[in-house]
Amino acid sequence: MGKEITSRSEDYSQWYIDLVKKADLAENSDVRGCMVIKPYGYSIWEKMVEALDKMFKDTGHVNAYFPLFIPKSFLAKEASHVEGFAKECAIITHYRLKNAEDGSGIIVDPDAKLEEELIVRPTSETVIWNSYKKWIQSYRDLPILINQWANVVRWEMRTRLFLRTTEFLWQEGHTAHATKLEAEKETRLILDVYADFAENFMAMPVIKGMKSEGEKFPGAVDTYCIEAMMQDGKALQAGTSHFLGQNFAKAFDVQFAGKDGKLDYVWGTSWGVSTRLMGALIMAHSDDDGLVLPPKLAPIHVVIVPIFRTEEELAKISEKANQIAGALRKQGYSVKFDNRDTHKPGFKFAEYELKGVPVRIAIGPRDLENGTVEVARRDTKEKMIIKLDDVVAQIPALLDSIQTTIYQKALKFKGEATTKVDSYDDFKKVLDGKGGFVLAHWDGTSATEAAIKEETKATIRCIALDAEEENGKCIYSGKPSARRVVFARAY
RNA sequence: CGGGGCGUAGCGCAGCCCGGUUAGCGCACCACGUUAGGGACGUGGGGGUCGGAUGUUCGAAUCAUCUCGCCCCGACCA
Repeated sequence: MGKEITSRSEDYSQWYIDLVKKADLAENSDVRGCMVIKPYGYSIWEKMVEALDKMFKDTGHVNAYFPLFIPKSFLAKEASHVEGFAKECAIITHYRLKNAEDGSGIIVDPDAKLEEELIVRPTSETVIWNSYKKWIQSYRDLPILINQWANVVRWEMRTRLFLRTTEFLWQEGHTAHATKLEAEKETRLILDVYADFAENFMAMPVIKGMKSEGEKFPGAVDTYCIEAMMQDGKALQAGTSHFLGQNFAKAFDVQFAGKDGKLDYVWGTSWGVSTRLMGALIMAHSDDDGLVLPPKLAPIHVVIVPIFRTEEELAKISEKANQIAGALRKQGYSVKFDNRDTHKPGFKFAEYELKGVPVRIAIGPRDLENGTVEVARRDTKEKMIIKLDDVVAQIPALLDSIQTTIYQKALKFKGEATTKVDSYDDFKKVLDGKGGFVLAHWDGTSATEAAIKEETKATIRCIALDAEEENGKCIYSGKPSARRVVFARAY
């Protein structure tokens, strides 16, 4: 067969790419750095979108849509923003093609040059704040709490399926507020939403924290993030929430009249998560048999595999299978009855394990005789014989248990992959050994951060919000530090 | 843009150094039969301008020159 995936220990990157392809999630496009998300992969993304969208709406946000194209002049208005994105923009310079006069094919019509180039959005702060300027006059117009689901383009040098692609899907929230405090609360509220989603839907524990000066979003005052730990000991930034201060309001001249009649600049936030979460989900839980999906994000909760030789047997099994499927669907579960006669049961078992379906029910002649079914859970590979009449009643608790077990396993792993160190030697030793999060003292300077990055490839993932006050010495410079920060090598 | 590598069937590859019938293998695909509680087996079959161009030669997947494309490492990566 060609379905075996590389063992995880050999080369994690290769294993990850193999798995993405074998589980039918996505593939490289012929377009440079771009990705085709296949139906199964997209169905998982849809589950994420559905859950996140509800969480945003439950916290007072609404969806809208802004243009794909950003005039070059917009992007230039916020100095650090343009500096941060300038090197990775796709730029539209012309709007027409024509036949080459020498008959060599289609060429760009030089007469169709745009007066002002358009940038394919790498993020939408500028185009959105340009609208907000028109929408906001008074404190009565605030707050504005908008989210958009969109695609963006960042022309990165190197790409990797889901983790970093030239074009990717995401949501970006952009809010405007009358007070600094309110904007700061919004930033933190969204951070909590992201952490909640990561932990309760993705079953992936995260560290909530703040980015250092060197790692923050271009144009932000503060960048908060959630950082997750992958099974190879590398960290992955899974979501960011930015407090923009009045930077974009000033850049786009967005002022409002307060209750006292005085003009002030609006306070802003922006925040986003992307299809990179798919990569996180895969690398957080999968094993050598394939994906392990938490039930809350699984497109198929339960697959029923019949074991039969003859049409008659299949007919009898189908009757039972359809009863089970019908009853479960009535409760809102997604059930697939795979009655294909073109593949053998063993093939199907392996296929659904590869795809991470949480629960498999097998029904064969033996079960018909005994009035039982075989139930197998994907996370632990445990198999149980359950009475046919009880199975429907037991599935909800089983799915809950799988969700919890996957989370607990990841939490345990994150704990084991987190190490406190007090010397630079130990720091390097841990990074080169098991990797993971390394908690160490840092003097707070960008120079030290850059030097450590240069020497070890480890970056400050964040300053954890729950970091305890603890006097210590910077592992690099020996200067005093008030708390440990989270270092790791990262994707 | 530096360093390395690769373009041969849908996918993964061998063949190339040392030129020689009809270009091969695994997987996948199609047909038939036997199978079916953990990725079946047998037999038969279909599928290729060997990335492209030019050259050398009686003869090029193989040698030379040019060219196009892709991958990996580095630089880059809110």
